[in-house]
Parts: sequence; structure tokens; C-alpha cells
Amino acid sequence: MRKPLHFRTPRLVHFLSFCPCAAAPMELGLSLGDAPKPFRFVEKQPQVPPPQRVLSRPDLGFCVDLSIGRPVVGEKEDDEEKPNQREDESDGNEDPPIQLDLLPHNPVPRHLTNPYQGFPWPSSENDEGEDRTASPNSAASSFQMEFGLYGGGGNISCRRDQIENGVMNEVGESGRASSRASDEDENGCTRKKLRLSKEQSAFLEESFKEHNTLNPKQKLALAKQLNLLPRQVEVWFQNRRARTKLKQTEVDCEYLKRCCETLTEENRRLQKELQELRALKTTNSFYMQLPATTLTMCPSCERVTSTSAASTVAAVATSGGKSTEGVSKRSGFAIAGRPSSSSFPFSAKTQSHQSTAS
DNA sequence: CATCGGGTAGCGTTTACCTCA
DNA sequence: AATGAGGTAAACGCTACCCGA
Repeated sequence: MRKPLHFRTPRLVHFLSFCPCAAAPMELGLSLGDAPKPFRFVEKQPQVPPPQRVLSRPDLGFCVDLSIGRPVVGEKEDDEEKPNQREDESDGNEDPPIQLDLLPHNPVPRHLTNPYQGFPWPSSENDEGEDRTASPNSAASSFQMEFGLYGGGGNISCRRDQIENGVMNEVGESGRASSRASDEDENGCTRKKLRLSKEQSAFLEESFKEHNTLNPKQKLALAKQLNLLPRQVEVWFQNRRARTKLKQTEVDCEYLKRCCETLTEENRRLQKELQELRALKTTNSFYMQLPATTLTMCPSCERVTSTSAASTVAAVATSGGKSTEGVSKRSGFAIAGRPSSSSFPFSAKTQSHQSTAS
């Protein structure tokens, strides 16, 4: 049997970790390639190793579970059921980058936890769903449910009769052909939309949390427990996987959107800084092109005089120099040299003395 | 050893039905 | 009561993989 959810086409695999950016508390690493492992649903948070983080999205009704390390999943009893399974599929060392718990935080209606005697719901379940995940060895696997066929509401159509009369054979591993009959079977009954009961759905959800794919043995067992056709169980799991994937895609889109916004903002900021640096460079090169100013001081009256370019320098220094100073402060470095003569009389004086001495 | 056909199972898409606002 | 939207069971087609001839 092929490995479930082992996508053959390259797809984005997300590796989440914490990001220093507060706006985006996680960092997305994207790699192209086969997803190493199907999504698995963690069983109990206390069993999760420390590096695991749970990103809860109450508004979306699910949480992202980031698991590092061997996923805590159910039994490996199906190994002997998959003779064709490759070895790398069964070692379990490849961890899913993201584990999504797509169940609503209160997955099972309150009324379901009590009224059904014998329904093996975890007693520790609470409203937050923190402990909603039953252990893999919960009683769910050994409970023979007495649910009625095809939901609760008057939907027991001719289909049930067909099954009971053997018209619809047990759709086992080789029963797909029979299950793919046309909408109108030989009894003339049109395909009726059946609705699984809440109990059946809840039980299937529990099973899905343990393993999102079924081997034939599990499928048959589930079908027997829920009084459903194996084909129905199979279809339910297919649709459930599709829903999981859809939600996963939504999560991916949401996160990539946030990443895009963050990167756009960062890009804007860097562009602005680049513009400032370019302006600074222009101003700097302007100064460098100016001829050196030689200041001289009259020893008698102590008046400072300069060469011909000094007036220009002074003009630039008093006007443009201010902005330059501001930029240099922001940029974290100071512009060295060529100050205005009025700002630096003593250095000018020193220079004049040196020049006059020579 | 390579090829081919049958069988099996999963996925994507679509359809049809049901529920609910 | 009619209706449209959303959810979902089921069907269909396709593909990948395995296995035996």
C-alpha cells in the first residue's frame, strides 16, 4: 500500500520556528520537495517533547502543532498489513513539519459525552479541548458501537435494505468497483445523501487522530464498530484528509500572507535607508571635491582670513552642513574634516599658525 | 533484467444531497 | 414556504506503486 499523503509532486513544506520579529513570531522556511511524512495528529500534549510548540488559532478553530521528534502516534499494528510499504515509510523518523489539529476545540458536543452509555469518551475532556485527544489506546478501539445505520434522521433509505438483503455487498478492499455504481442502482433507488450521526463522526474523528489512513483491517474494524460499510469509512477518511489539507492550505496562505507583509515592510524600510545613505554619499563627495581651505589668522588683530574657497565652504557648511550632520548622526558616523571656520576657530587658528610658521 | 497488465489505494475534482439561516 | 450558502458523503477519473507473468 502506498504511503498515505506522501505527495509525489514537489510542494511547499513548512518548517516553523521562532522569528525575532515580534510581528511574525515564527519564521518560515520553505523548501521544495516531497513532504516527508503525512500530517499526524498528536495525541496528548504532555507526551510532546519540549521543542514542540503549539500555535493556537482559536478564530480558525484549529491549532498548529509543531513537533520535533518522533510523533506520538498510535500503534504500529498495521505494519504487517502493509507488505508493500517501503522501509523509509515505517521508521517514523521523518517528522511532519506541521501538525494541524483541525478539530474544533470542542469537537464533540457536550451532550455526547454523557448520554450515551458506554461511549468511551475521555473523561478528562474539557471545553478548551486541551485534552480532547484520547490516547491511542483509548477504549475507542475496543468499543462496539450500537449506532444506527446512516445517521439519525429518517434517512434510512433503500440503501440499508440493500445491504441487509445483500444487494450491496460488503465493500472491502476489492469492493471499489461495486461501490462505484451509478447513482441509481439495480433497485431503482437514487443515491440518497446519508448523514453520519454525530456519534459516528466523533468516533471516526477519534480514529483519524490516531491514524489518518486506514489499513484494510482497521477499515473493516471501524466499519463493523460503526455499523457502516467499509467503503463509507474509506470515503470518510478520504474526505477528512481532504479537509485537513484544505485547512492546511488556508493556514499556509495566512502565514505566507503575514510573511509577505513583514517582508514588504522590511523592504520599504531598507529602501528608505538606502536613499538616505545615497544622499549622504552625494554630500560627502561634494565636500571631497572642494579645494582645501587654508585659514590664516592675523597675529595682531586675531582675525581669521582664508583663501578664496573659504567663503564657499562657509556658505555650504552653514546651510548644507546641518542636514549632513543630521544624516550622519542617524547613520551612526560623523563626517570628519572640513568644518566651517566659524565652528572651529581654534583648529583654524592652529592651522593658521602652522601655515604662518612655515 | 526489462516490460506489461492487473490490482490496489490515494488524491483532486465534481456532484448531489442535506441543513440552516 | 422558498431560497441560497455551506457542509459533506459519494462518485469519478487519474496516477503511482506493487506484483506476477
